Formats: sequence, structure tokens, C-alpha cells
Amino acid sequence: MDVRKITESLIGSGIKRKLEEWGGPEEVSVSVEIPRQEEHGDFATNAALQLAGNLKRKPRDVAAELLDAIRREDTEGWIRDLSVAGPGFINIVLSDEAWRETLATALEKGERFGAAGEGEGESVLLEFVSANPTGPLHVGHGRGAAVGDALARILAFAGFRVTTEYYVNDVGNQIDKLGMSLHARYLQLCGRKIELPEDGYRGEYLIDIAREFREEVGDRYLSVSEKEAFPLFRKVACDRILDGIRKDLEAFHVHFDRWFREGSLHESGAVAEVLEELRERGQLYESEGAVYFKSESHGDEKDRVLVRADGRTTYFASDLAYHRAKFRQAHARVIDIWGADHHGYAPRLSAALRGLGENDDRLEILLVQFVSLIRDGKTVPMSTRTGEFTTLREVIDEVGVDAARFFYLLRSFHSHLDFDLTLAKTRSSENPVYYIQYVHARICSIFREAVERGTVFSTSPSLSVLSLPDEIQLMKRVARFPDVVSESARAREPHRIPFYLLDLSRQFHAFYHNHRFLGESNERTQGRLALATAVRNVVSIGLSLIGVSAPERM
RNA sequence: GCGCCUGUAGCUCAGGGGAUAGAGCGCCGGCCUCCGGAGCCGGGUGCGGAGGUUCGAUUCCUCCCAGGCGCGCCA
Repeated sequence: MDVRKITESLIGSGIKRKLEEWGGPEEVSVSVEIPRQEEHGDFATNAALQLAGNLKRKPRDVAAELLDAIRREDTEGWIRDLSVAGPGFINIVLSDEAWRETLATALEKGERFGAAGEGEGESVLLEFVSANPTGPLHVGHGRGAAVGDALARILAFAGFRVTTEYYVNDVGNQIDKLGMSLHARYLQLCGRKIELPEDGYRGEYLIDIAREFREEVGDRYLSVSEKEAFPLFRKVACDRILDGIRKDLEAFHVHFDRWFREGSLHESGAVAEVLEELRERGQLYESEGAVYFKSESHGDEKDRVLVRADGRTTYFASDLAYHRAKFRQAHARVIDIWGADHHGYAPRLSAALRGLGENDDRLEILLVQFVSLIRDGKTVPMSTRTGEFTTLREVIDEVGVDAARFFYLLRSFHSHLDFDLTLAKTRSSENPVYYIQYVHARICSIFREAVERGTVFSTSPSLSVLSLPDEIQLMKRVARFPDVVSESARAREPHRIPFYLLDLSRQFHAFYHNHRFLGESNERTQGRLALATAVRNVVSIGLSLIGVSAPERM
């Protein structure tokens, strides 16, 4: 039982019937939406407004006839009331029985309620975070992690086959610099008076790694030539930082199916291969010793270097090989989540894929905007110059995983985020994450109390006792959940889930205050407990979709 | 200069071609013999500006203004 589908189908067949009679257009685009104003019904359609122009008739007249047609389609009696309103909307009020049926469906489906088949088993490769292993994850990466992980969960729940991947940039200039920086730190600890390389990594974490490494190997590499020491230090730095990143993500309850190393593309010859293919396709040319890709002819601003004058390939070349590899796997969609600072990179990647003869429509790039930390009403300073970022770990330690993940998702990722640390760590009513979790804990508490009172739970409670407006109202919120999941998945917008949960929670808390679950007649208690079960399920599912726990006690 | 994102209530933000634009925070008042007060109820001045498309624009288009982020043979 899906109220939306039923409503859409009734309207659809009503329109079809009338169109046969009127001889109107074959295709019309009509919307069925939930009106903002409750008095405008459970659903409303603009069908008559859309058709009126074509038919050269008054919208309200069309609506009146359409209304009759829809009513005739409703042989099951799902519709309680139909009316023409405003300029020609048709407002639809469903019967209480329709909502009770939805509740029954929610109970029946349990943990799978809302798992619509939206994705139809389509395979999606979702890459996110992919921060360079040159330092610990900071608050910005945290947002990418929260968004990416939630999206993975939502897409999977909506029926997509999702694989998550972290792309590790373990080669290139930045990693070289990292290796040199660690080497310098090591020598400093050995008592050498040497400076960090220019543009080296100055963070404390490298000193820690150097110290740890020196404890293991002593001064063994003190007199080894830089050239010899370099590959080792590069690897040590990269491995240990990556290990820290893994642990941070684990602590943040973010899981990756695969960790894909950029280095493997060089080792396997994939980079050379993709260059060769572009050459064969006539997409390359040389200039001033460097090899360029003709990306401008595919819509990029200008042509881009793939092989430098010194013979080394660029990051772009690796990334091309990487995306070519992703495209060759049988994924219908390839989704990349990037920090907004990389947005200028998107056109050239798409251009390159087109240059390789791929359909770049399969590639979706989601750009997550920046994060500012706010503490006590003031922006927490972050310095790019000194590399002094607040780390993700610090945020987790300060506010906890649940609050951190929730706050990251409480804004559309298209917008800049002001992350209010003070509010996030408030363990009280002002904090929205507890407001939602409290619903879950409260319902669990009701059941504990019910057991305490010796309540015998009915396996198939009669729902017909639920007829109060507040009861129907709460059912309506529950019924909306599958729609929210579908929309969230389709739009790739995880934030819709927490917003929905807040709305549901408000309804529940208000209901709780106005009515009692226990102590009513046995029949009513059983019905109310069924309703509570459905709410608890939806809260539990919704929270799990954004990676937040649903505690039984708080 | 060019490109991407964003301008909605005091603050932080949802929403979105339609009928009276919402929430949280903050502020001011109420509510605990009763399933958990981490709760409930009440109180509101707002779509940056100018044009355009439309029966209808806060939503779409153009321009302008403001903020953020980019524009490397870095990644």
C-alpha cells in the first residue's frame, strides 16, 4: 500500500479516460504533490490547469469534469473527498482507512519500509573523501565523509548496487614533499640542524611519525644519502598517515569497500595505456617538450598537459586512467564527491572521457562546499599557510560521532556549512540530533513500561481503533517516508532525511504529550503501540541511513 | 577578467512554477499527582536588486550587486 502510487494511478486513469473523450493531447505533464496547506488536502494535482490551455477551456470547468472521472476510478473507496480549488487545482483527501492501510504496510515491511525499488539494481561506484595522504583528515573532509557515506547508505536502501571507493594519491609532487619533510624531521630528531624543505609539510603529526619511526629504527638512516633514504621515507610517511585516516574514518563509522592506489595505475601500465589510446585517437600533441591533450575541443577552457617536459605524467593523466578504469567496470553510474575547490577540474575530466569515446553522462560529480567551524558564536580560525586545520578527529572527540554526522548532513551540501560546535555538543533539547534520538528512546521506554505493566502484545492488533485526527496525522508522517527516501536518492541529497526525521519527531513528541499509549482500553493500547512501533522503525531506519545511532536509552 | 556554489526571519538554514513561504537557535510568556521535561503549547518583521518568460515567479532566464571557492607542466 503506497498512498502516493494509488493517488497517482487514480488521477492518471481519470485523465486518460477524459482525454479519450475530449481528444486532447497524448502526453500531459501533471504533478501530484502534497500541498503546503493541510486544508488543501492530502494530495493535489494541477492536471486541470495543465490541460486547460490545450483544450482552450476554463481550468475550473476542466477540473470539475476531471474530478468526476477520478471519483469513478476510485472503486476501492480510497478517496474521502475531492474538490476543485483555487485557479483549478483538484484537492484530494484520502480516507482514514487508506492511512491505516499504510500503517499496516509499514509494520509489515518493518526494517525494509521505505526501501523503494528506485535504483532498480543499477550499479553505482561512489568515490568520496579521497584526501591526499599528506596529513590527517580535517573538518572539510569530514563533510565529504558524512555526505558520501550517507549517500551510499541511502542509494543502497533505495535499491542501487553501491560500491564505495577511496582513491589514494600515493604518488606525485605532494607525496615527494611529504617524504622529504619526514626525512628532515627525522634528521632533526637525530640532532641535525636542518630546515624543512620549502613548501614542506609543517604539521605536528609528521614530528610524531618521525619520532615513532626513530624509536623503531634508531639513527640507522642518519648517514644514508638523501637519494637512498627518500623512497623509504616517502612510503613510511604515506603508509602511516593513511593508516591514521583509516582509523579516523572507522571512528566516524565510515566504511569503504575499496581503497584504490594511484600508484597501481602506473604499475599496471594503465596510465601509459590511456595515453597511447588518446594518441591513437589523435587527441594529443606536443608543445615545448610537453604532451598536451586537446581538451579545449571537448569543451574545456584550454588544453591540458598530460606528460611534463621532464617526462613525468601529471595527476590529470593518472586521473584519466583511473576514471577510464571505473568506466570499464560495469557500473551504470560513476559518482565522485569532491571538495568545492576542485570544481574547475570537472570540465577537463569530462572532456577527457569524451576524448576517449566514453559517454560522460555516466559521470556525476557532486561538489561539497566548505565548512566553517563556529565555537561560542565565533569562527574558528583555519590557516592554509601553516596547515593548522581542526581535524575530524578533534570534532568527533568534542561532539561525538552522532552529533558530528548529523550536523554535517543538516545542510544541503551545495551550501557553505557553518558547523556550530557549541550547539553540536549541547546535550539538551536545543540539539536536534537528541531530539530525534529521544523519540526512539522514548518509544523503547514505553515498551519497557508496557512489559512492566504486564501488557500482552497482540501480534495482529486491530488498527481500526485509530481514528483520531492526531493518530491519522502521525500515520501520514510515517507514510511519507518512502517518498523521502526516493527523493533523497534520486536527487543525491542526504539532507532530506534528517529534515524529514525532525518533522516526524515533532509530530511524535506532540502526540506523546497529548495522548497516552498505555492505560487506554486494551484495544486502543494495542493500536497505539502499533503506531509507536512504526514510528520507531522509521526513526531507526532514517537514522541508520545517515549513520547515526538510535539508542534505546539516553 | 572568466568559471562553479550561495544570497529566504535577529542568527543558522529548509523549501520551491501555483492557492496564507517553514524549521531550529535566540528572545518573551505558559505547562510536571499521569507511559522519560533531552518534552509540550503560545508569541513573527523575511524570499539581495532590476528586467524578461508565464494564466501564475520567491522558484525558470538575462543583467547587476554581495559572499565563498577556483582558474598550475600542484594534487
